[in-house]
Amino acid sequence: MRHYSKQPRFLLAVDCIIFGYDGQELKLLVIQRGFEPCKGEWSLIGGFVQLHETAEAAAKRVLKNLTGLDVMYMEQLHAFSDIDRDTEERTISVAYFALIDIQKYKQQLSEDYHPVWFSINHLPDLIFDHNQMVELAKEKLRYKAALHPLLFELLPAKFTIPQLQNLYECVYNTTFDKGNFNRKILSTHLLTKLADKDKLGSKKGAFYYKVNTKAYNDNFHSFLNFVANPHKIANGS
Amino acid sequence: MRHYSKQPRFLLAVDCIIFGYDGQELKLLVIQRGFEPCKGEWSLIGGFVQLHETAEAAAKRVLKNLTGLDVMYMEQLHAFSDIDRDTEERTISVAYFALIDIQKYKQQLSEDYHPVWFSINHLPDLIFDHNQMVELAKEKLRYKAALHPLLFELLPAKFTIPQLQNLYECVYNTTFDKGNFNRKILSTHLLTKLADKDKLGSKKGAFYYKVNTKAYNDNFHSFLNFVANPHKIANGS
DNA sequence: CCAAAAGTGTTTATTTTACACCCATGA
DNA sequence: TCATGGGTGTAAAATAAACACTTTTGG
Repeated sequence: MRHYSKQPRFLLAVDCIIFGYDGQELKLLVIQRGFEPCKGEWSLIGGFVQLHETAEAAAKRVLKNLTGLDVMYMEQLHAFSDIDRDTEERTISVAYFALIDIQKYKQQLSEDYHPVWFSINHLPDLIFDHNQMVELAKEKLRYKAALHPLLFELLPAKFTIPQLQNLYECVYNTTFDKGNFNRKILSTHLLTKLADKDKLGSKKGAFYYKVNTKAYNDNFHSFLNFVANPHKIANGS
Repeated sequence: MRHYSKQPRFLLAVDCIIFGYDGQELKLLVIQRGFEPCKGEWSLIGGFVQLHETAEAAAKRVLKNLTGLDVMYMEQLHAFSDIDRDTEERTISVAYFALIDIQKYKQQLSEDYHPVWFSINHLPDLIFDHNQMVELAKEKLRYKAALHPLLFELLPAKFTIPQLQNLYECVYNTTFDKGNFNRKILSTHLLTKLADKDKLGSKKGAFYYKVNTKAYNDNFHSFLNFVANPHKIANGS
């Protein structure tokens, strides 16, 4: 068994796969990389882990710098350690995926990074293994959102059921019956109906709802099965 | 934006959460640590990542050294990066969880490590954050096995449905109706019935089955929903 | 009034659950 | 022959899916 002192040391980075939803499409936030190698190319938001912080703290720091926002949904995706994944020096990257309310974010635009939202269906080529990270994140988003009430995180505090349905339809690239969707969502008792309506989407108007935070926290980890067979749908098989 | 050269470097380790099943109980493989710090204390199998290998390759190398086996189910669990998780020096650990056929393994015992199988319900205290890793791995095992035909990996090549049921009952700490369990498993068409019976478990004897490898590989990623509500069962809530 | 989207009702199909019952056999 | 676990049958309950229909309102 080898000693600590004889072991190699590695650069440790974090990269963030940041999803947003503009009411029409699922989007991904990317930047033009500001330093060599690959300066100017499209890249996920990332940064190096410092001595005094965990990888998670580093990811939060990076996100905070970018968006000015603290609260958001974030979870670890995967650690990537391919030998040549970074062309400059061997670097291990822990990828995190985050869901943010695109509206809230808009006012807090960071001047340092010049981030851009791309439609998930028309992404530019990204540096290193970032394409692979995004693919894995998309898969995980579909997987988890089929089982847990995750996608609320992408919407503003007030939203309508048809808006939520449209979001689910974007994520799974399919359509749902509105009647059944309605009942399924409301049967979770995770939403509280508000008094006012959104009149932009239709003449009749659709009632706003907000997340019932207590029920949401209590029930997040129970399986909800929003979507019949997300993998089949996602893979088109 | 900081330069590569000014970034800190970290030790990178892997740790393996190895599950087995002896026909009675779910088990975890641990060793007595062979070097300082915490020499002699109970620990997961682990090792340092080398310059020429990915984290996954390091985990496979460690498992191969220990068990002599190549083929087994392994997947990345989580990267652990708490600042004080290793008492000697800051170390990031990528944890992997593995499922192995305890029978196959028995013949290949490594002399170097003196590994011991502990019942998952009577684990000793482990070093560092290894207890936390095991908890997360148990959670993930329950989560995945509820949706994917994962637990076959813990059984020998030939097994009976009642044996499989007992394994599921161990993992979820509950009981299932044998009739319904039978139908549910067979409805997946993932198993091929063999001609011979196991007569040890009962007088009548139960037919052996083997995994239909093609169907297994084709269907692993489709959702199967073996267990009604695994989280509720697992949490007892 | 009417088109268009929100939302409700209702019927049918499918899946899950509970449990009764038959089967094979070693002691 | 009978106790024991393996395996099948079946009816009831719960869930999901399909789709008709009613509501509201801006143009």
